[in-house]
Amino acid sequence: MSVGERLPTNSSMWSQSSLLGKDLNLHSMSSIKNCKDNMRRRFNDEQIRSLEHMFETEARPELRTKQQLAKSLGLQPRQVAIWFQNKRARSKSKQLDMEYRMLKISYDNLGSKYEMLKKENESLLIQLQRLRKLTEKGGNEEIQNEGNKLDTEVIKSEFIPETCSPEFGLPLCEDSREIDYMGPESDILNMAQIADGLSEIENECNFESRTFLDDSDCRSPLWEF
DNA sequence: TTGTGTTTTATTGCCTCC
DNA sequence: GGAGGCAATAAAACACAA
Repeated sequence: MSVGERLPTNSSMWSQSSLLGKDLNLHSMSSIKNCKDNMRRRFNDEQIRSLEHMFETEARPELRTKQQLAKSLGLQPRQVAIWFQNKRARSKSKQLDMEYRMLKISYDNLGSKYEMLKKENESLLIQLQRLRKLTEKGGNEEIQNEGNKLDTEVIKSEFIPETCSPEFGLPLCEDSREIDYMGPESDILNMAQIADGLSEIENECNFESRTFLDDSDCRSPLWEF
């Protein structure tokens, strides 16, 4: 039997149990203890459908509405009030669960984005070092050749346009293609600026991600989810 | 059939609002 | 001070694997 399928509720049980809560005051518990153990029945599909439908339009219905609904479903007003209370609790916990999932997905995405940027930064730094060495040795022709070679390497590498974002202080890749070409030396300058920027970002990211992970510490119940 | 985990209904205690 | 909301919890009903 699936969750949706319920055994039919014996409604006469409830009509017999009219002593259960004459009003909606959930705390007036006279005579409840005497019969609570043999009175509990799950609501039938029709009752659940109506309650769900009402909940969709109004999660906190007024007293009169609950009373009318109870009458039409053959339930005690108190049962309807309790059902709405429990439903709100379930709904809230579902909502929290969903929010957690969304946050986790976006955190994971951010993590992989950071790893990509980190790798890209490393490769750019290596290239920068090579170029610096070459400029120390001098030789415009050599720089020119190396510059062309590096252009090709950068294109070949795992450089993904979306990873270059202004939010990280980087020019968008398409824009960078439009920058006036100032010769190999300006290329080196640009790359140096980019690399320096990325190093700063890396330092910040290392710090932030560390503190984030430290806070969560992987022992939080949320992480065991 | 039975043990175990999950869902649903109900209770209790505390809090806030009027 | 009463009414009603919420969080925590109990307990019945149910699902399901072994």
